[in-house]
Amino acid sequence: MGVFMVERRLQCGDKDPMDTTFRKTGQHRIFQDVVEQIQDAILEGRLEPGARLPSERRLQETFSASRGTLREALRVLEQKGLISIRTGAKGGAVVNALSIEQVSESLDLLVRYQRVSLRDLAEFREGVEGNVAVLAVERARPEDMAHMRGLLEKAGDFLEKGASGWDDFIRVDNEIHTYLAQVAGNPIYLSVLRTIYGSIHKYFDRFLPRLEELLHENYRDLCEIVEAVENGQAARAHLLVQTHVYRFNRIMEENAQKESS
Amino acid sequence: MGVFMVERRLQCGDKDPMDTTFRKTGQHRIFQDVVEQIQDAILEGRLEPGARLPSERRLQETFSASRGTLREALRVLEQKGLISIRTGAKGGAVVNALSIEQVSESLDLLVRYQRVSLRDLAEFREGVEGNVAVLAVERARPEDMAHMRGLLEKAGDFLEKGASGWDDFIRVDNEIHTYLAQVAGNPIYLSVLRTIYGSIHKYFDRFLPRLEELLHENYRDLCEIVEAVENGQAARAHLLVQTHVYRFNRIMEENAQKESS
DNA sequence: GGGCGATTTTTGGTTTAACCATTATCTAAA
DNA sequence: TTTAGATAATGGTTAAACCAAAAATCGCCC
Repeated sequence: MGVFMVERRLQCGDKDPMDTTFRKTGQHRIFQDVVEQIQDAILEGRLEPGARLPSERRLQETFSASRGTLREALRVLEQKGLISIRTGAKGGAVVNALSIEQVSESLDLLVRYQRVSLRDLAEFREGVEGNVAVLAVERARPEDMAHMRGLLEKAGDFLEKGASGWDDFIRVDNEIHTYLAQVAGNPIYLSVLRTIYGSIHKYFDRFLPRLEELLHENYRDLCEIVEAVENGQAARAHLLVQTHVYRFNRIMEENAQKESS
Repeated sequence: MGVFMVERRLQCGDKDPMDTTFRKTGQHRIFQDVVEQIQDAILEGRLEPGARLPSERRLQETFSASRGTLREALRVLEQKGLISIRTGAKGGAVVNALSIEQVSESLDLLVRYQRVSLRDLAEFREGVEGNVAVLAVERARPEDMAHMRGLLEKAGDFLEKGASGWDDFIRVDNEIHTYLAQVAGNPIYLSVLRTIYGSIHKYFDRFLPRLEELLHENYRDLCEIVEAVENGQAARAHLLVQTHVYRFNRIMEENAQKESS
């Protein structure tokens, strides 16, 4: 494979005066060099998703590094979500198709570490979803509306099943929000929103009371939102989404307080 | 240290039927077990920020794992941002005060991986900065306003120096935007905005003509924005910021088109 | 006694070589 | 044709050694 052009970009002991990023320890670590080379190859598209990296013993030769050092590099790439590793013959490291997991994991770590509060996360979500709604109004095509009406109908069905349909309803609710972001047509919003959901979802289970009344309220909101999007009412959609998300957040916050007291 | 109660939670070959999360490879890896134990200790506060972990050779005994395996675990924890590692005597792994930076890094990776367009990035920035402005209006204290006026003054000084102050002016402009996010008081917005700047900055140099007129326009915008924040005009600040960012984006886009044609 | 340079000690970084565990593939028997 | 067992490829783990960096210590000289 001609993907890695240079075996070792820095020799042991070399200085790198061009390095503008502050490297905490200041020390040169070979496995970091390997990480950078492989990461660059992936990010620049020289290694596409699905591509299989050579075996550890092969890479060992390519980079003139020991297997242990190489494995440390692979661990980092795995943790970054860039590759997956399987054992066995024909196993090895495979380049991942973009995964949102890592971002949600670090967001999740932050919340658990109490560096950001559930309230921060909720507020951020409120803002992002509001923006998404405005863009969605601008860009919704008839077929998008048809699909959304379909989702709404599905939600309505689950609603009628009462408490037993709770999880299903929440799932469809989620789909509707995510679909709005898709309609908005900006992949960053879509990614960010998925990340938020990845982090916030477990709080739903913990802090949302499984009241039927809540689902009905929610359903009415969704209907109004879809309607506003269909009618091209950007400001109204914006307000409705924000209010909708805000109400959710309030309920969660109240229950979170109850639990902690 | 009595922090780690069990040396090895799962023996080689054991199944873990309680594990509800889907583990892609299904395989049990010792270093993952070590990661989990140390991570739990950190997240549950048994290991506080600043605490120093035992040396690798000591941990080796604690977990009955080889040094190589242990180092893979430390790599993962380091990548997660939970610990920092320093060489030398009294070096070793230290528990980090977790910061929002980790999220930025993975977000950045995501943006680069998806190869989002400048237009997507710009549009996202427009939305985010608009939201930030609204929050900043709500939460600005007198001392925040004083600081912003100081920055504005600095920008004015660089403006008078004409083309030679271009880079400095852009830097201060950047500071003002970032400070707004700080005033907004939500660390997620701050982190996201910093990430955006990290990604978008290279386009500034490439696509922004170094015209003095541009700086003057920019400066007038900033003055109006600060004024709106000071007067508590949320809607106005929102609009001003969006227009300001939008204008920037238009100029860059035009120059990007010119260059590609 | 107080500085200050050389030495020692501690700790992470790297290498090597070997063995185990898992999985795909091939092969030969039923 | 199917299937059970052998084989090979590949990641996971261990062990023992050495190097490099940084703090602590020692000892010399003033």
